Amino acid sequence: MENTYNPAGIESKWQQSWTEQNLYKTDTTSSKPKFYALSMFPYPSGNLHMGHVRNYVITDVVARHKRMQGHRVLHPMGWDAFGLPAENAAIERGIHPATWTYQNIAHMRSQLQKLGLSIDWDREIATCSPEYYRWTQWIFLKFYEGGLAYQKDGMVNWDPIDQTVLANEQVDGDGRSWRSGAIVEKKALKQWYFKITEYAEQLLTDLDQLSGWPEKVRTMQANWIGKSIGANLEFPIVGASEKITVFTTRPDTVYGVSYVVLAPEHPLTVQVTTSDQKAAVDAFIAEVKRQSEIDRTAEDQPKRGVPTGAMAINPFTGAEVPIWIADYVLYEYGTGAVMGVPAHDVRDFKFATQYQLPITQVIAATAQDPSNLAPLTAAYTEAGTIVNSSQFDGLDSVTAKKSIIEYAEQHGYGNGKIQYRLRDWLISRQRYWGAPIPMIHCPKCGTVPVPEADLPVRLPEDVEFTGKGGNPLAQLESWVNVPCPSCGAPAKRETDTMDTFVDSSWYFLRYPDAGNDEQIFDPKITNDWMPVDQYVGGIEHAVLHLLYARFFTKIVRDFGAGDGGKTKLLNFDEPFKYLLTQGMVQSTTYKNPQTGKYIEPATVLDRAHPTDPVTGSALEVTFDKMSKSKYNGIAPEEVIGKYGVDTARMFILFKAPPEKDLEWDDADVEGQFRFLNRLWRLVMAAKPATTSSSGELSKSEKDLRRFIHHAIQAITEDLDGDYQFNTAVSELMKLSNAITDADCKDSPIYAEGIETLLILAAPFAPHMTEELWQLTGHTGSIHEQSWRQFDPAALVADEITLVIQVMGKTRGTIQVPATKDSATLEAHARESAITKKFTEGKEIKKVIVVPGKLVNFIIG
RNA sequence: GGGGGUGUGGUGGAAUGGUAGACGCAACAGACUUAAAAUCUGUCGUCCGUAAUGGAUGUGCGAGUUCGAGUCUCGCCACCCCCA
Repeated sequence: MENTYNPAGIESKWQQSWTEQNLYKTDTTSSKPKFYALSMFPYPSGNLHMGHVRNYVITDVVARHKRMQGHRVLHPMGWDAFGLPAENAAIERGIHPATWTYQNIAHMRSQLQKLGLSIDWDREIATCSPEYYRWTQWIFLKFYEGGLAYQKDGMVNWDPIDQTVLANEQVDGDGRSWRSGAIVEKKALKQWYFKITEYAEQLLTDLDQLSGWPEKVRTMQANWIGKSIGANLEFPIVGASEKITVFTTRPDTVYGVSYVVLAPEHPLTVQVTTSDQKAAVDAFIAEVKRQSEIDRTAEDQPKRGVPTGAMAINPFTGAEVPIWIADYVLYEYGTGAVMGVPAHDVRDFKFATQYQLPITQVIAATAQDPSNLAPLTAAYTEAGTIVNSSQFDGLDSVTAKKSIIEYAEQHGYGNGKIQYRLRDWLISRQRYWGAPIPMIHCPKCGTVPVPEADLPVRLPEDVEFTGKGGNPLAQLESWVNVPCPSCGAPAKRETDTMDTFVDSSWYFLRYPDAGNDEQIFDPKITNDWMPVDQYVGGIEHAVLHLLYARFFTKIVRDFGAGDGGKTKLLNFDEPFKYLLTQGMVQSTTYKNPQTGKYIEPATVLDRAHPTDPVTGSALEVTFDKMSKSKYNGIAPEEVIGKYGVDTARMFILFKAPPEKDLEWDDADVEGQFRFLNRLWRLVMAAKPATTSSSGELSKSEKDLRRFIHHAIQAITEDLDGDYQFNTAVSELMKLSNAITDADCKDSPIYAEGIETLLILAAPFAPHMTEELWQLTGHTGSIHEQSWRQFDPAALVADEITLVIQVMGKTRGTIQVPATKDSATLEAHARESAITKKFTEGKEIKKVIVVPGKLVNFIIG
């Protein structure tokens, strides 16, 4: 008999036993309701970190709870295994990316297995295996067939460190690469794109279906898609046949246009520039090229521009206005040209003030004579009444917007237009370790898709990684040169590989039927399990992965299943029903504010007054995301080695609500370990009941039973609703405390308490509860037990605590027999000494009774 | 500038409009021990009184709604995130 809690022995024993029993193999035969629990799969960097642990433990608790509640649960794991670090390892250490990746996978898998996760490992996938990327390529071909994959020349984001292009979503707010952190450059290149813009409207409107997603993530996606409703208006150029098309969301301000601006890159720029402005325009274009997009459009930056010397005509007024070029207009957005309305746009106002361009107000806060308007000191961007606008004067600006678009359409000045901020997704990468794009370039036939039967296009293995001279695939003649599948003439393979975000955009569709080598998946099986009932991952994917995955789901839904489109592959619109974005794991970070250097915690002697061990100056203490460069990482192995994984799981779940950042604190981990030890002793000290359960329960038994059933109710609600694991763990503690203090240790109710406590704790601390389950004489795994139901009758107390308030102020409490009858409660309250003390000599004007809770006396 | 979020003890955090601070951590006091650890018991927002089962005050600030506001409404302030 074990007398002390020894996590190490228990944990490895049960992990092995569960594997042997196939306890977590997915139930594919029963008719139970399904539940698909999914964590965002990891990149196999080589080491598990605390962020992973938090992510997978959350999903595991959900999966375990659902299983006990009688669901068949799909809880798989896999590897987002293509990507640059593998290739960098090859360059730096001469190890092949595949070898490096599979070694990391093996190591991380063994680390994951120590977390006691209820994962079905039979469904493990790795995106870098040909069995998987064959289907990534298959999807690409379907995209191509459907006109959703195409090549185009354009100005693209170039990461100078990773030596590859990036999609817009992969460049952060500071203009840096999401991966390397390098400042992204602009380059003109021919690249492959997916036409995500075709689905912009669906991606936007279907956000409404996602009531199980955090509001924040939905807002971020809506902002990213960036729908704006406005118009394209055409401004003829004086002395030329071309017109400048501007996109505007404010057609109601068209009578206030005082200039038109072209993006410096706009093809018309060169054409319209007059000879005496040519030098200035050329110089300006060269300068703008050196600026990042962020610098160009940030509102606090000065707006700069030069006139082209040409004039355009405002079709509404017939007035001639100058054509400028300016840095704040981007060729990639809208039509690459805007109309300048300084009176009603903040940036235009600044620009016009700077270059002394006229400012004409055409919207006023209230209807008034335009001659009375005071000169504007800032742009007026609100809605209002139209002035100075010919026949539209007097309209409110919202109505005017519609009227002006109608007028433009009738007179051929332009048309209403919906514009999205979302750009097409650039998916080609000039790197080796990714899924090859299955296309062949033939001098005669052009770009030809690889026939489906020839998939996968395997990555060649005999490749040299020098880190110089671009994509190593392009240099491998034996691989590049192939006969054209269409005409047989010598042709060349596409050497770009796909963005790794392509691989991860559909993996969740593969798990339900992971071993299928005939089809991407059997639609019957995938449609049965999908959508994912609970998806858990980091907020950093709010736009990136989650937007791409939604896009893929819609496209795959719209593919036929190979029978000419009769059968749809998917029968749902959205892949992830509920989304939980877990917070970061942070830990204490020491920084010397003078030198800006991070200090290793091990070298900080006095944690209360930390000082730099070298300079002796006081250190700045913060909580930051764990990272190597900040020396603040906590290795999961260390914690597990010291306390066991059950303690780590409980701590992570208890310390903070799942969506908030979690501050790692060793003392709190200790506290959690102490709780598990208390729990162990409590269960081990329990003896079989010696009294019988027949007859009336004693007060102590009733109280304990109420506590037990309250805990069942509270924990079930915490796990079924908004995932409040922290309060669920605290309920476990309360129940444990209540049992410890209970005065009926030989009663069957006490035994019920111990058993319920173990069942309720099982999803959280699976190893310890399993061990105790066996030690207390049960057979079968605790994880196959049914989740407990609470008995509403047990929650009813004989006596309740009634709060006495006078004038809304709490004055005390009394114990009264439980009743819902207001008159009885009021009578009890009136009799109490508390009430008498505070109402003495005053008239009670009104009494408010909240049955079961309180009585409030209003006195005069 | 627009949108979203957050603000509660020394600290992490709890509170269907109904006793604010559950449950932990830290701290302090005590028991046990030769001693320490572990364990157990107690105290723990602030101020006043300290005989209390006492009083006042208290959830960023200011108003409002309500019998009653951490919670709802309005206006500020600070910080964070996203978009410009």
